Amino acid sequence: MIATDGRRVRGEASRQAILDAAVRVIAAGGLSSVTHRTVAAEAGVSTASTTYHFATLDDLLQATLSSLSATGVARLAQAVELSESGAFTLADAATTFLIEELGPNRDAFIANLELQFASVRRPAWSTVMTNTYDGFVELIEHYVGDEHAARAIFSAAFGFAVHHVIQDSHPTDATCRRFVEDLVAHYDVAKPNRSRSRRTRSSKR
Amino acid sequence: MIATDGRRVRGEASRQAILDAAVRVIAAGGLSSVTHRTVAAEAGVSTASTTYHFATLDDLLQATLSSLSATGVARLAQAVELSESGAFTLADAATTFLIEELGPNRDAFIANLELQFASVRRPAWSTVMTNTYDGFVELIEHYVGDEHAARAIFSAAFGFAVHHVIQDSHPTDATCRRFVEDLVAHYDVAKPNRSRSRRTRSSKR
DNA sequence: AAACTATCTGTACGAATGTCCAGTAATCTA
DNA sequence: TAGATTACTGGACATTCGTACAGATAGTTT
Repeated sequence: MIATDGRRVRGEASRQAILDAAVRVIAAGGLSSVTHRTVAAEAGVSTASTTYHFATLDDLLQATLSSLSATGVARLAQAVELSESGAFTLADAATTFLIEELGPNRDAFIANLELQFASVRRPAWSTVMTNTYDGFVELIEHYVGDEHAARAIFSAAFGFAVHHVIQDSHPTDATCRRFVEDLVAHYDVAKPNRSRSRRTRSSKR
Repeated sequence: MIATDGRRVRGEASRQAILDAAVRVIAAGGLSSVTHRTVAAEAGVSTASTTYHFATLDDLLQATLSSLSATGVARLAQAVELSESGAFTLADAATTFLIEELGPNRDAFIANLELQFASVRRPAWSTVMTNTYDGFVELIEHYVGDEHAARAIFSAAFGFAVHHVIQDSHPTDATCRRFVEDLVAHYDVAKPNRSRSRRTRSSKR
């Protein structure tokens, strides 16, 4: 059994510890402060350990991006589940998400953004990006029923978060809620079909 | 006269050449590829020349951010002038701006975004950020007449642009226009007062 | 127990980096 | 013309970086 090999499970644990440490390093000092040595020190492992688990520094960063995206999708799935149980509007989901990203989860959000920007120049990373993005859009589409509107809502909310990060602004919960409600109210009214039909996702931009 | 000193004007010219080269370097390889040597090579000057004009690398980056912000504000002022002559709606201005930023000006826009992100960890740069941001919001406010709506519109349009950059997506002009028109139509309807009253800018978030 | 394998580490090396400094050349001032 | 000022340059130095590699350690298999 591979899964119960004591060496492998410990190896996987330290691998994850390195990734978590990378997030902390990015959040603290930016992408440029990520080196094998800084991450190893933060994770409490030897320098060579990082090169063992991740052959090159780019591999380490890509794995960090994947890890962050995975947790993001997990939180997304949780939100979906809550919505399925009813009594949970799009505004609720988006508001709580924004409050989290700009509050307790802000450090990880910033690290995520820096990695996403780095992916602009690394085509190999693009698959991770589009997957998580499609996940978010599909959730919103589940509420709104229109792909175009879903994309617009996501862009706007994303811009709200990015903008407040860049401006080092910490909006209140009420500010977040007001922004989301204004935004959603518009597209909610404009939605052509509220029922969840089998969507034919267009591949055009 | 200081202004007509031949040495100084040439010095200022090469200083600007270095800043322009820095933008090109960032656009080509990202912030991490900015070194005294790469910028000097791109600008066609000696390595020591960059350290002469900018004592430290951080100074060079900050000056680059200021330079990019200045040109952005200049284009903003131009748009305002066009609007004053009438027959130029907010949707027109925002659409052309987005098309430019995501098209011919995309490289500089990406460089600008990377620098803006870098400012998150550099408090000394924040003044540049808030100044340009306030400029944009004031322009939108000129059309919409409501500060809150202006902020929301800016956030949404900004998110649209950032998102397409991260996704390496090149939206068509029609896509940009449709997004802007949907966005503006909402807040345009909701505007409480179209006339340009003397605004009392609130300092709250 | 013995052979094997996966994880981990100390150490090292060439390359690249930020920054300094002693000069040189061009221009201005008096 | 003589001196002062400004822009610019080649070269150097200490530091940090990515990465490789031989060996040590510990868990698994036979």
